[in-house]
Amino acid sequence: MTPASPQAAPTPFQQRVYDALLKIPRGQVTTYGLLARYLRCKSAQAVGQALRRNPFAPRVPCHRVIASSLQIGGYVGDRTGPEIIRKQKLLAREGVGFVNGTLRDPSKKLFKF
DNA sequence: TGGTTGACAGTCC
DNA sequence: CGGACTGCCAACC
Repeated sequence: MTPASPQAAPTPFQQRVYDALLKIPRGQVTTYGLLARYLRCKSAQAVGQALRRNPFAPRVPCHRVIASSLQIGGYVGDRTGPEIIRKQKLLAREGVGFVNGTLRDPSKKLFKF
């Protein structure tokens, strides 16, 4: 294990991502593309990159961010692991239903900026 | 349907 | 300090 990373450097870009994330109301989710678009970012991957480090985790509701395909995508680096299940449960608990790892009512659960 | 390319930010060497 | 690779993706063919 590399104990070199107790607190990543909170870059202004990441702060912006987290700020937008906190703007998401409970019971709704957003996608990387939408978030990137809102941030004027051409690459949604950059957004995911910020969440991947998530220096504010688990305080940052990164579980409210899903892929543009309305799929859960990944979580903590696990695309199909127990973490993903936990993510779906969390969202389901907030009112976001997931079927087979896919958003149930994207028209209602998908939050747009 | 699946595979490939593109683009941005961060971290590593 | 500079360069190169990677990464919870998106869009196109």
